Amino acid sequence: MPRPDRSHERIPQILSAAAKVFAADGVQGARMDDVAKEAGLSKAAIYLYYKNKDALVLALLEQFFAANLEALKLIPQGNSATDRLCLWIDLVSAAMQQGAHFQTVGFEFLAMAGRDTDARQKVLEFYQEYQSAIAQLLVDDGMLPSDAANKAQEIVALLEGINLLWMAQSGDMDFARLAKSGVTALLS
Amino acid sequence: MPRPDRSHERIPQILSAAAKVFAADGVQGARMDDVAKEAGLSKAAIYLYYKNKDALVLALLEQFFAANLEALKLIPQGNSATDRLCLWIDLVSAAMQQGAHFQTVGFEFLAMAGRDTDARQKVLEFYQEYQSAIAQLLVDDGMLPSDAANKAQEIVALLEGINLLWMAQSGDMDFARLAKSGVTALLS
Amino acid sequence: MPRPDRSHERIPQILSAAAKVFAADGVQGARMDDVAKEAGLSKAAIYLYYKNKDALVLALLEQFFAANLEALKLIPQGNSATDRLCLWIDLVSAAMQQGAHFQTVGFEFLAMAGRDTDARQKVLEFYQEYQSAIAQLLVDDGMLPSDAANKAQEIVALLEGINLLWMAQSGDMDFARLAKSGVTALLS
Amino acid sequence: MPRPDRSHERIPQILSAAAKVFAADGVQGARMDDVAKEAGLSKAAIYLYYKNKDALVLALLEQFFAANLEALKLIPQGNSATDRLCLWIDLVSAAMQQGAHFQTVGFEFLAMAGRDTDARQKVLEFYQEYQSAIAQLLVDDGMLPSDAANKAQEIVALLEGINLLWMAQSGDMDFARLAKSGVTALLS
DNA sequence: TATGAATGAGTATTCATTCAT
DNA sequence: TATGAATGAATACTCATTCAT
Repeated sequence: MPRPDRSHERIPQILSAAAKVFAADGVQGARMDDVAKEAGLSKAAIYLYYKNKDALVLALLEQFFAANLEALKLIPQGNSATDRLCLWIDLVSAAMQQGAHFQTVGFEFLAMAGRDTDARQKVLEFYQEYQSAIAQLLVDDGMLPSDAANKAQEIVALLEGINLLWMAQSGDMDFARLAKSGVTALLS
Repeated sequence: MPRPDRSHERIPQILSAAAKVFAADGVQGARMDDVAKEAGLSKAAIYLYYKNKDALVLALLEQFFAANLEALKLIPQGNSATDRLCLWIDLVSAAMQQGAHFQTVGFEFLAMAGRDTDARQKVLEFYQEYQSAIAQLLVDDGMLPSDAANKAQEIVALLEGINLLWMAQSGDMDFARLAKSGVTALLS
Repeated sequence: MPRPDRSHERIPQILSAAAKVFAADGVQGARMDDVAKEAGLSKAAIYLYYKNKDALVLALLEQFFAANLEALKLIPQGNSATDRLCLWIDLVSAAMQQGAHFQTVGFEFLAMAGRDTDARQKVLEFYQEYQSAIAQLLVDDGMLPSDAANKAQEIVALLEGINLLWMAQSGDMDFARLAKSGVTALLS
Repeated sequence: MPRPDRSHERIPQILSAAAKVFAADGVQGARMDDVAKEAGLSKAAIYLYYKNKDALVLALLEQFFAANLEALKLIPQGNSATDRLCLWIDLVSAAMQQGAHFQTVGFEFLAMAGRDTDARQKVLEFYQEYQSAIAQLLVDDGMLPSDAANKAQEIVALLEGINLLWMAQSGDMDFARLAKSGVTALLS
């Protein structure tokens, strides 16, 4: 009498709970107990799906960056690189209004990257893909590949920095406006 | 067991040890024991100077941002705003090569800001002063105050974002070159 | 490591261990570690049932006085008040021979009452019920209620004082004889 | 250049501070730091006069019972034993109104007696002298020595028990009236 | 698959005691 | 005689992890 496989339900349930708890208490400060409670499961149930806390953290970290890379695929078509980026910024900005705590947990992972080689590796890979995507977009618009690489790095830095300021201001800031203005300036 | 040190030397001794340990293990992961060991003191001695771990963390956080604000005062004189910023970037970049772990602990504080209101307040104040200083520099160069405020925010975001990428790449990146190129573009 | 016990058996198991350890080392001197060891549990298990040491102390204190109040219900029927009290003293005296350390922990609670308002409140309530029960017994025998209240207070004081002397002499004293002789004198 | 011997000033200063702190926090809960602060001395200074905390506790315990034995010498002359005891009770009662916390620390010592053989020995000696003094008073009044011993024990128990109730009621009780009434009844 | 109960290995914090001055 | 500074040895409390059911 096989029971239905609930994994595909449980995993997002757990990861979502973990994101919330990690954002609130920090990765190291979060208790498995609280993740379980948030997920509406027993603590032991978490261990059915993740070998230990580290594995859970890693899974969330991967999901976090995977989701961010997914967002890159949403860069829309358009006339100029500037246009396309500005349209994309609007999408990202809208997404940020929701799931603000998903942003917060991102800073947890950056802090982790500062002390954990594996985490740093993941973060690095993410930024490399991020920059490649932006660079490709610039090349599409006629920029020389070597110039595009540099410019892409500036753009990524700018957007990440604005994200940082946005968080510091508890989201009380017009992310999209500043980002579009900055990107436009960088590309002018 | 002689006591060669005077009490007023203990504070920097402890803060410096804390910075190192917090950078290595994270604020929450750091053990008071390790801070003490790094400082060459007994654990109880730490408690003579800081009521508890939170107080120590807060003290370091304040010192961290105070030091960064100090750095703003080093913005040199020069012809144009761009010139002055580029000269300053060189100073900051040189400082970053040293005390790299002092940068790492900064990300700890950003993560803290994500979950702790007091920490976020401190971070916010820091960025406000940071932006004001940059804006002043732009106004000195003839920019309209309202434009300067926006542009300063872009510049701060860019520099913080580059710092972030620099950390992700373990410092293996030409911070100064990218920062100067980006700032120049933003101001062109 | 099998778990033969059910949860509802843990509470008496822990309280009994606590009584022993508190009697031996004092409430403040007792280590949770030792309570756990005495109870045959891990320290963490104690915390599953009591939030902290204070809660455990309070629970034992309440159980202690509750048990003593139970004993009052055993006051037997008889001809005169003196008779009934003497019969009861024999019961109490017999009980004291057992569980001598349960007496010792009582003095811990009295000392606590000297410094802790909550504990003092509990002790006070206990003595009030104690006196009421004795007074009722005197009224049953025809004494005026106002006289009974005073006389009851004297009787309670006498019995508590004898208990004190009994403890000072390590139990090497005829509690019942002295108590009966004293009570008889007070009521003559 | 010999400095004046301050011992005879310091000792009562320290013991008095210790009594206060022990009464407030319990013997085991009291911190040497607090005793020092209360005495207006440095912690290390306490150690000039007492080898360690145990020695300080013992010294206070001895002083406590010595003072109580001193009080026995104040039993005044009078016609009957009852008269003399009643007069003495008034003295004791008056003294209790002052230095109430000195009573509280007494319960600390009783609790100590429950767990420490040395303390119990001291307490026992005290009660024996106490009973002897009362017995002598009864013999003076014509009672047979063997009867006097028993009756003295009852009286001591009664007075100690009333003291206990008095403490439980935070001193809000007419000690003298109850004590005199009880003693009179015991001797009638 | 799911969990209540249990615990080993920590971790922050405290405090009696010491000692150079 | 007196103390500020320091510490070793505790001790209450926590939490990731396990496991019998």
